[in-house]
Amino acid sequence: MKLTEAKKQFISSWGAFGTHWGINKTMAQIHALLMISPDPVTQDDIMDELSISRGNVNMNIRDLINWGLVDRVIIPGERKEFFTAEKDIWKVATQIIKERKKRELDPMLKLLDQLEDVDGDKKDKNVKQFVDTVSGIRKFGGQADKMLQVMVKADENWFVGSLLKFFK
Amino acid sequence: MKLTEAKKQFISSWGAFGTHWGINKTMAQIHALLMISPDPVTQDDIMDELSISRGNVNMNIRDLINWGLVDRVIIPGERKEFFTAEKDIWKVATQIIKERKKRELDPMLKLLDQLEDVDGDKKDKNVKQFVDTVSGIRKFGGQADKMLQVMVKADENWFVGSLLKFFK
DNA sequence: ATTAATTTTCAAAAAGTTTTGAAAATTCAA
DNA sequence: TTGAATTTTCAAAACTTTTTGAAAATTAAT
Repeated sequence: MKLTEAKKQFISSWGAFGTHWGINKTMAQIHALLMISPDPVTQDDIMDELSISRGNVNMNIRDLINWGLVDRVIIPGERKEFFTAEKDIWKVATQIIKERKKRELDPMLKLLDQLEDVDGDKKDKNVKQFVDTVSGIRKFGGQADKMLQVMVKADENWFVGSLLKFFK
Repeated sequence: MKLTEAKKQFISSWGAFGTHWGINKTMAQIHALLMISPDPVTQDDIMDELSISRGNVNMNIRDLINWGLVDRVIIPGERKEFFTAEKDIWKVATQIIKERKKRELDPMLKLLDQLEDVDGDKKDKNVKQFVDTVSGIRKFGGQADKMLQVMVKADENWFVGSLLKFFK
């Protein structure tokens, strides 16, 4: 397969993959394009490659920067701004995990904490099931939270690597 | 907080949480309702509790069954069908992981495999960056894949439990 | 077999999300 | 400063997804 075709396929499926996980398709596509671009690119480059509007590029680049996945790059002598993405996939993954944990997991765990001390008689089976379910999720979430913290802190892949050898 | 209010909050935030992960809000809400319901419920119960249409309940229940998260229950002497959800959160999580792996991760890894043997000179920096990025993602995905398989196979939580004690 | 209860389907409507593009704001070179 | 290049904003349009609800299909009791 030719590079042009392979790039197209990669960008398109990274976009589709993203949408399955609640990520805007264009945002994922821009991310894909930047990850396979050896050098920093401009907003116009992205507009051309993906055939999308300037506003769309601008907003999604902003989001990618907020997610910590893309950086603005100043190239001396160039008028335009350039953009580049982290290419080490381990770093990309830990960054995404860190952000999603902060944005979604942490607030959910906080809420579950509050919901757990609902009023009412624990002998009422409705109250009992509610408390059991909520506390089960909270405990599980707390464990996941700790595990993710460990993964995110580990600079290298040795942890998962050794784990997998052990269990292969 | 009263149970009625706590239930409302739980259902509503489980729905919102779901949408952030590409899950239909109503599907997540029905799942939430079933997880906190001590006894099996009917489609009409769900319509009333969530104020949604019969069609909506029916389609989303079907999806939940396909995801392996909800079961149809026949109650002797009852005309209507009843539904119930798995309440052990560890089982719920492994089931979700299993399905998402099958639906999303596996096909993506298959595609990356193909894309990796793109034509062209590896000394061309565009080809090189493409191959490096794709193979990096493929390797990482393969590792994640193996790790998830291990988690899903473990019937009990001893694995993660002991891991966390080790790292606490 | 008939019929009433229940479930399923799916086209159309509603709701939600994303994208566009032109105007406003900003930046930088002369 | 001035003005051309570039970036940002955001209301409206396009697109996508979800929901409704009534008709069709199915089920089970008589």
